[in-house]
Amino acid sequence: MGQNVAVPFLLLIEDDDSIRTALELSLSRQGHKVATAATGEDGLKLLREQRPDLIVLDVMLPGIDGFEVCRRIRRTDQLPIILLTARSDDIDVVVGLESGADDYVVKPVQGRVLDARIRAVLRRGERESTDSATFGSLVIDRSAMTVTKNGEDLQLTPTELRLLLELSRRPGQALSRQQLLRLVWEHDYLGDSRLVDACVQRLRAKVEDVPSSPTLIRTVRGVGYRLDVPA
Amino acid sequence: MGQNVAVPFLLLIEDDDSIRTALELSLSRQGHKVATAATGEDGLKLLREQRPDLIVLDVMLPGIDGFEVCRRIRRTDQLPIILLTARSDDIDVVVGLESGADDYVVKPVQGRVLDARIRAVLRRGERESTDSATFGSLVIDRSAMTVTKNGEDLQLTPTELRLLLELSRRPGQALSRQQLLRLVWEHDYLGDSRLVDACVQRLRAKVEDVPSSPTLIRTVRGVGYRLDVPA
DNA sequence: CGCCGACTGTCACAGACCTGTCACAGGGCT
DNA sequence: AGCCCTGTGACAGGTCTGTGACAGTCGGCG
Repeated sequence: MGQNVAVPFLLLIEDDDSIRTALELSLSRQGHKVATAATGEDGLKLLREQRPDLIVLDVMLPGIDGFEVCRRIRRTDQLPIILLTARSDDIDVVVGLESGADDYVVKPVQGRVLDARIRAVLRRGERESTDSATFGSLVIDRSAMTVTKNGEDLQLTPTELRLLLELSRRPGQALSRQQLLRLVWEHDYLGDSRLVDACVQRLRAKVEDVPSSPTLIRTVRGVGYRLDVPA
Repeated sequence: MGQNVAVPFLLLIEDDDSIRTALELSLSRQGHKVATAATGEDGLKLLREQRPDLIVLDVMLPGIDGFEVCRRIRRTDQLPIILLTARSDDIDVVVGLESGADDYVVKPVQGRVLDARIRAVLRRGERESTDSATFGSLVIDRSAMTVTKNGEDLQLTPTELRLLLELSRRPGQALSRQQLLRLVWEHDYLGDSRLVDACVQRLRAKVEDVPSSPTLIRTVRGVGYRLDVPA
């Protein structure tokens, strides 16, 4: 998947000609290499041929829509995806992140803002690829799939580990129960259940110094949970 | 932040030849790339073709005036706009900001001053793109779903947070109780209730330095409330 | 093949916290 | 002054989360 070079190589999938051209121009000027596609099908083909570093993906596409494209990419690929979504519907935001996107940007968007988001996502990717992340006394080794606290190995169950990994992919970002269900369990839940809470609970018991007053996995009332980076 | 971002690309729309040439020269020397247009029509055309990062726009233009250009741009685009206005007329200022401009500068202006304003606006844009907004000592992080005052975490309840988020999405704009009810509570009330007031009051208690004389969440008599950006 | 242990999802429940409502007081506007 | 609007405190009902128990499932191992 793309090289680790200075110039990011992007794939832009957007059906509206004027927006696509405009963004392509703007992003090129910001120093990116850009390939474009007007449909989801073309986009997926280009993806396989060109191996971009990142995909910018419109949600409203003729044929297979952005969410579906997103899911298909995620079945085989790990590369970062930024969704473009129309203003009004905040619901899309949630669905977007649930479908596996790394970030979303609301249209209309100025090239500079999009550029900033792209760089943020790529930076995050680089941090992750260093294979280990540290949160206070907690160290997550992604390649060894181990978690240590104060140097001691923690015995996490598979689900607990997946949950912690997903949280740690987005440090400091609040994730709703819905999002976590999609990311960790791949369910399409509608009703709520205590499932996420229970698992968070078990994870806290192993991860936190004082499970009853957690400092790493914080509760975000009315939303869900968030993994904090201690100052 | 990412200082390796490309050179800002500006579009200057100004009918007076001498001023236009002077500013173009000065801005180029400050390290910007500049395109120029002498009329609103030309400016809009250039905008579509070249996708600048920011527009500097004279208010007094032959044909369609600056305000109108501003509004037209805003219908399709989010990019930052700085207005150039001849008089220090406060009315112009208000109209200008209402028409969607991000800043205004009074002529005659020195290139150095304009440059500073341009950089400030661009910085603001990048900061917003990181999903955090600042109002005085208050910082709202939309992705972490946290609010801090003077660096300290505030414990907002879900409803208070939603209310603050909606207000902060429209800084400086008065929102009626009806609007807030729809945005935050999602019901369609007809009769009035003290519901919004009560929540605003609780929010003020946590957010304001002196809750009894609020400086951030201002009351708009007979209408509703407004979140102000301190000067 | 069957036993066993570990892991996982579900449930019920208690308690903390939040929320909408009301009544009333005080202040601004005409 | 009088009216209308907003600020404020109390309160009861409701919502959300934490927690422990329990049963089903799965895989390993004898």
